[in-house]
Amino acid sequence: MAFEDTFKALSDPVRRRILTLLKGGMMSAGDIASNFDMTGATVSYHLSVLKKADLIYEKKEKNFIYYGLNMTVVEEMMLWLSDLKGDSTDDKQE
Amino acid sequence: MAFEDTFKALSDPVRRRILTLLKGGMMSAGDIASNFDMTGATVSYHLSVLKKADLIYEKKEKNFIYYGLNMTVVEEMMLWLSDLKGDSTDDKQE
DNA sequence: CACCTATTTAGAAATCTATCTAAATAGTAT
DNA sequence: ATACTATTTAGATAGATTTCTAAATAGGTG
Repeated sequence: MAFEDTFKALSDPVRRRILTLLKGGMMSAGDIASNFDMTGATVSYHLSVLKKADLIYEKKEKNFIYYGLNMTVVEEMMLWLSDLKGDSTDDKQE
Repeated sequence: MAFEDTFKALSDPVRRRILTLLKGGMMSAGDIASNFDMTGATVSYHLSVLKKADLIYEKKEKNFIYYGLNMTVVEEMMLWLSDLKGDSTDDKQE
């Protein structure tokens, strides 16, 4: 939802790994969870954090929920870093 | 020190604001602290987190400690995000 | 309908984080 | 040496985060 949330979301290694997994295309919650050594409930929690940060979106189909990467927010993140570096391509933020 | 630490360091708004302040050039711990409504000890804690993440470096002079931005790590961060977007300019990480 | 599968929600415990106050360090200057 | 200034370290605490187990939802299927 906010800039703040995006940075928070990216601060956890599990969540970054989820994003990396999604680079390969949409995946169901279960498929994502099978990549980790933790309960589905925990992975579901991480997915909710990523969703709140708008880093992923979901699409329900049958009784599966598929998740996909949302690039828009990643670009905003890069703009912030770019601005920090001094590339005054775009304006300040936060 | 590690990639992990950098993301963690960036996840706090106070620390991001410190980095933004340092965009304008090096500043002493005291000058940085005067920009916040919190004790010097707390700001010192945040500086230590940024330092551990290699996002800033320090330089002692007289009995002041000056802090400056370290761009190298910011670039690594951008590479990670860039890679997530699919720009396979450089290799994977973590 | 009764059941099975996929996923989330709720509640609790353990760990981590941000903040404060008080004390320690260290360099300057008198 | 004593005192002053700048900053950090230590110890404590309130609040946030991650993880688990158990239960709730919700959509298919026999």
